[in-house]
Amino acid sequence: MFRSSGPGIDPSRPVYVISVAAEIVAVHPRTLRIYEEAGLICPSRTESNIRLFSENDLRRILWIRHLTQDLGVNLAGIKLLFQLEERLGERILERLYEEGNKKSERAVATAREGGRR
Amino acid sequence: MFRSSGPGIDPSRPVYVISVAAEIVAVHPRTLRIYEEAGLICPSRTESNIRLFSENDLRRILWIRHLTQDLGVNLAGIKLLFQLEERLGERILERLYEEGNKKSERAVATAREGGRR
DNA sequence: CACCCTTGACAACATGATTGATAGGGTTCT
DNA sequence: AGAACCCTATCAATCATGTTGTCAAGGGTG
Repeated sequence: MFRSSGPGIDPSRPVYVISVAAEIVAVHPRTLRIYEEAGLICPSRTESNIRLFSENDLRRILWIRHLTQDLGVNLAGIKLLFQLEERLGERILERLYEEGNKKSERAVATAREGGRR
Repeated sequence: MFRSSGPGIDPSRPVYVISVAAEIVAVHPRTLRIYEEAGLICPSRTESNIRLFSENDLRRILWIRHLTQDLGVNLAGIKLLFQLEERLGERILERLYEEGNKKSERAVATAREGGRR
């Protein structure tokens, strides 16, 4: 999954600074900070307190985006879904992921190459 | 559960017309119709097309109310939760029900007796 | 007939999501 | 050092949503 670009690529490795991450997922940096405040994402931080997003973080963001933009779900609702996901061992939202991820995967793939506007 | 009031009481039996149901759960009738339009509830209908709500319907409404008012979840988010509930056999939200139902049960019990304003 | 139900439309009001700008200060790179 | 980015925090504009409220036109029932 997530079309790993080659050997040595760790999807959990924090690499993208907020402006880059925001550009990739086509969202305002402000929005990403709001997601973090809401407890929906938790990007790594450098020693100097700078956010670094991983590929997994980007996937999570695109999943949030799918829920809010396409399905109209609230941030509070997403938080509840994520809590369910935690308590039930990640296997609840898989079917929904199947619906949402083809989209997300395509979005990440295209955004990573041609996303600079 | 739901403190059945005696023998011969079927919680799935449609008995309350919309004005009564709305009064019991302390919500505007308009809101109940909106919930139905959103696919969150599905009250029975008489032959002459009049909505009749059961005790189970009231519980569902109070559960919706808990999610929207206390947790701030969207109707779209609630719909998604209910879809999850269906696909996963009713045992997902049980823990959340435990949190919400003490409240709901108390609300129904008190509203059914002293709820007339 | 009076009263409650139906659908449908319109509006008011508050809240939330998103983007945007700004200010003051730190970090990174050339 | 200076430019460009990051941080937090705040204020505002915009748009959508949730809820309540009302009105209209019609049907069911005591």
